[in-house]
Amino acid sequence: MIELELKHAALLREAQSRALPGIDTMRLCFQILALASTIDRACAQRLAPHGLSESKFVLLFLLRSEPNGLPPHELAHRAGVTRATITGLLDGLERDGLVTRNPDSVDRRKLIIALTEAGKVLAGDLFEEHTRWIASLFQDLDAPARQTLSTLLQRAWPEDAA
Amino acid sequence: MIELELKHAALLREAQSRALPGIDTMRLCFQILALASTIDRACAQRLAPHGLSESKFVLLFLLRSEPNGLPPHELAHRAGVTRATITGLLDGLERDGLVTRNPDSVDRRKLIIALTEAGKVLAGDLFEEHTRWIASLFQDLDAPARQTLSTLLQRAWPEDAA
DNA sequence: CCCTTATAGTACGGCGCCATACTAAAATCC
DNA sequence: GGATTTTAGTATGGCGCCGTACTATAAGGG
Repeated sequence: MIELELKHAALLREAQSRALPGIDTMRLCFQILALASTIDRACAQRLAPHGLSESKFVLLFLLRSEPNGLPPHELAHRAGVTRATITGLLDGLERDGLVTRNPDSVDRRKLIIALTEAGKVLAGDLFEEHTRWIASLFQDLDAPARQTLSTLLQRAWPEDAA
Repeated sequence: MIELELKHAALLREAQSRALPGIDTMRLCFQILALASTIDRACAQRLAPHGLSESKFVLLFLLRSEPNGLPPHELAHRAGVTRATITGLLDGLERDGLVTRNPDSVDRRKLIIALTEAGKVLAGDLFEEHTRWIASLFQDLDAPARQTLSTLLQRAWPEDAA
């Protein structure tokens, strides 16, 4: 059971006291935000004991299935962050001995990022564990309920809202 | 229509190729995360022209209905961040002339944060606009669909997942 | 072949967030 | 009433993220 965050509850109260329209869509929005940030927090908490953030875990995962490694800009694209952010994440992963930066033999602008042995082990262990955990979320919902929820989420976002 | 983030799509593909159980709950989880971060990004984008982050907006809003102001620790509690974070946000808001830090007349440890005139104007304008925007999200869903979605979200979170 | 443009990685500065640790002041407890 | 504990605000340092700007290299156009 997800509680709305205090700030959102306050916003909702104020809107309600002014009898503004769309109170229930606001509540819905805040419910989704609260659920997502609960998931994010739980995820971060699970990864912290391994010295990883969610982003670092994603990098390990992305590299896990690439024996030849990947250049930073490709990691940035696949992870959904900028190249500048990747630099910092790699600094940490390299410091912790999980990845190596190697020069590319043909394009001297590029680096090839690859997992170290320690990185491979950690990535392998965590993938299993993490996947099981994610799959365990929403286990209270049966298949039809999940299907309904998924469909509603698909329909939820208006095209022009961004 | 919300697309899964690349990183989540990759995770999903990998889980699928291994025929791991719970693929659809994973997809559901990633759908919610994608939707929430889309909302967060859109929100940030709407507030940026006013020189505000989402957190700063919340502070202005919280102070808007408190003519006597609030101390920082109370803002921290209501906004859902630590006192240390509030210090930084107030630094920015004070620099931009939106709030003032005043000493508390009875408890000399405390400060009283209050909106300036400019802060009141901005908070008033933005509250209307922002509320309308949030209420406009999910307008593609009719009332019964919103009700169903809300109920499913309520049921979604297992108690022991954190 | 040079000149321009695009790409790759990074440095730098800024924001938001936290944990930790510090100082001042209040509250509590003998 | 003096010592201890709690509370308030902040400083510091770290992480993750971004935009911007820089250097080196590659690719393309005349």
